[in-house]
Amino acid sequence: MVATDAEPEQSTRDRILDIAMDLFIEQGFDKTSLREIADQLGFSKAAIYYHFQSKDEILLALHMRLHEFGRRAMERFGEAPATLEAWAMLLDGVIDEIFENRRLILMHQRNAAAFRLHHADEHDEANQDMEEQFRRVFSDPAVPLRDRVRMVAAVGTIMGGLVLSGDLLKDVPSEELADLIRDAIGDLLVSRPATRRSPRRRSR
Amino acid sequence: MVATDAEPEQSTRDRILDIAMDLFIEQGFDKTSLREIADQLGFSKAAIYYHFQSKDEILLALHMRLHEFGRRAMERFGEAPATLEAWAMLLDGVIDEIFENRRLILMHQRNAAAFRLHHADEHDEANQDMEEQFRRVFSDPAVPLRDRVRMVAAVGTIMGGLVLSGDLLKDVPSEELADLIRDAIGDLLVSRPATRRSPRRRSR
DNA sequence: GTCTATATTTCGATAGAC
DNA sequence: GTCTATCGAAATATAGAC
Repeated sequence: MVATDAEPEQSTRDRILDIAMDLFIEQGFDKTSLREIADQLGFSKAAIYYHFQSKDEILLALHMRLHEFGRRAMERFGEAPATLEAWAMLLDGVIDEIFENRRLILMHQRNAAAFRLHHADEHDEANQDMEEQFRRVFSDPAVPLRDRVRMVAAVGTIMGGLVLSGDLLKDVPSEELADLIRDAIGDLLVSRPATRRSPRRRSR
Repeated sequence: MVATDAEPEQSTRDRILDIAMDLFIEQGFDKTSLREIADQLGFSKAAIYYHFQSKDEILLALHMRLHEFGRRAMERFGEAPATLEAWAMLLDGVIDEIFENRRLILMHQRNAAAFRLHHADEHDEANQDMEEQFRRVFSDPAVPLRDRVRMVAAVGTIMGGLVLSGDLLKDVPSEELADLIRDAIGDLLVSRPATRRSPRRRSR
């Protein structure tokens, strides 16, 4: 986010993707027409078709960006771990990169429906990306249910923080926010000391 | 969720809304045509227009369902509280109802972009619903940033749990899941005892 | 690589019969 | 309340010139 705007040469293809990402975040994929994208680029709608075969291919390219990000972030860990300690370590390691790619992830989350339809076509080798690995651990019966809930809670905490930083806390520096989130995740994943709080009430 | 299927008489209007909700969850609002909705109902597209003036009105009616749910859930608390303790109590009180309205909330979250466009037209009295109250607390500078992050984390924990229960853990009873989530939220919002963990590493 | 048409399709919405 | 038939708008995509 320290974007020096002296990017040496940004390809037209990348400019299209950047603008599309912004519009997809704000309006959603379906409500964003190619005309809008073209207008912001300063040229006509038909020109986009020189760089992409279809509107869907733009979405796919953005998905590849996330996939690539996930691949980089996960390559240090062979598999998504099944213990709370290792999970804490994993998230702690990737949270900075997650914040750096905030808008990409936000876009992906806000257009989950649109992406879902495309996943049907390409679940061939997509099972080595981050999301799929997470899914596998979350649904693994060998992992205690309590632990899985904690892992999901930690991910939900990060996602909540991302949304917060995007919509309401645009002025708060990412590092400060990331540290607070790290702290919260610690409370979720690191077992409490012997001291027990009052036993939880059973609902109903 | 103990739905005895002896619903006395479900109005056609409600049947439309139920089917629309399902389709909006799976495909998204924009990718769901009125024809699809009509097909599942067993009659033609034009018939829908007897019950709703437009497709948008269907979305609006679903939004009203959520709004009504939020109103019921929040009426015990005047305002969304700004302290962690009160926040914990609030969430603890509404989490069961949240799980009972799981699909409605999921639908709302997955089509946030579509709903956003309609909020522009009707933010007249919409500031007394749950979402708006939450937003206000999250962006209130008077509340310590750490606390706001914790509150968001707690909400993110619930949302994560909802997605989990919908996609991966359809067999796990809601009550069990809700209790585990309650527990996790407790760890997020209730201050730890004097024991301190190792000081957090400062990233970068 | 980008342009100006234009083709094609999909879908929301309406008209009017039953 | 539901039907068939059709309109009109919008948006994706293509053709072909420059």
